[in-house]
Amino acid sequence: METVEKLTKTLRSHGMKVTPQRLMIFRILENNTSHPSAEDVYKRVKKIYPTVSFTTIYKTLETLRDLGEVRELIIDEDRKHYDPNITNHHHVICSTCKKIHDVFEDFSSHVKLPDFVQENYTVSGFQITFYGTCTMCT
Amino acid sequence: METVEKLTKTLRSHGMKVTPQRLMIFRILENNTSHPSAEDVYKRVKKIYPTVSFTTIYKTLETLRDLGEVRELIIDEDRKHYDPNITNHHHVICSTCKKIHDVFEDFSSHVKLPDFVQENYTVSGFQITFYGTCTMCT
DNA sequence: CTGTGTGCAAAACGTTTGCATGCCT
DNA sequence: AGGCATGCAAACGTTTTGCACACAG
Repeated sequence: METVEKLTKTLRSHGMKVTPQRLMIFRILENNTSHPSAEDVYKRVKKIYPTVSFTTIYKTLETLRDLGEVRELIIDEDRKHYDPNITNHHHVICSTCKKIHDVFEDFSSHVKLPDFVQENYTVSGFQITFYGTCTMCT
Repeated sequence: METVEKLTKTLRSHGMKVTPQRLMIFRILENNTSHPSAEDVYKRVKKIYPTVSFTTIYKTLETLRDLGEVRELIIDEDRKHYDPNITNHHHVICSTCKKIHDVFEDFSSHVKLPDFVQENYTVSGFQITFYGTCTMCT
């Protein structure tokens, strides 16, 4: 995700509006490596801005996703998670507590697209998910 | 997944029962590479066994998952998919039609667990998901 | 002033659960 | 006979939607 400052300009250039609710969400996401769910974001915004609605959180996250500013992670079976780090990286998820951590190793030189995939798909990228149990949960 | 025949024995040895509904579900899953959702399975069972309930489908898929006979795929944001092939392999998903295909390349020798993951997690495995658009949807 | 964003309530969706009944073993 | 499985309806948790109002530009 860009900085909040740049993001502000990006929104305006798209004819979108910069509201205090959105600013708060942007600030919460900026440099956030905790892979929050919509509810996580909601709770944190609510502390400072008690009247926010879930609707606004969902709509804003959708907007950010559509702008390519955050990546929607489909890793946890229970809920979606949001990652403001849109650079190539991967994840480990603990099967017990569902906490997600980043894996910054670059596997791209090792993970070659198989022929059949190349022939039948226009691949935009790949994601490696490591499954396991974290030390806290062991 | 084992063959329907073996699966029958496995269930019995666990004090579980082999019902016609379950048999039908097993047969639908056997050698199935289409990564069906619960609804896909439901529709197919319903054709032959019109009184089945969704509950039975869900419960049976849960049972098979708990027995390690099928793998639950968290890849499609809309629904879970089930894969009777529990050997190590990966997937491509089309962002448009959501169809999932197998990728049988073995990347295990190339995807080394990063130190930090090894230290903090007991990793059971990893899954590579390729994202893209299939030729049908282009 | 225009139109995008907000917030509420309600709906939608896939999935799970409680419970009475059915049937495998 | 006993207990696990089935099927219905209702509940669930997350996410989406319709709509009136608010406010950024």
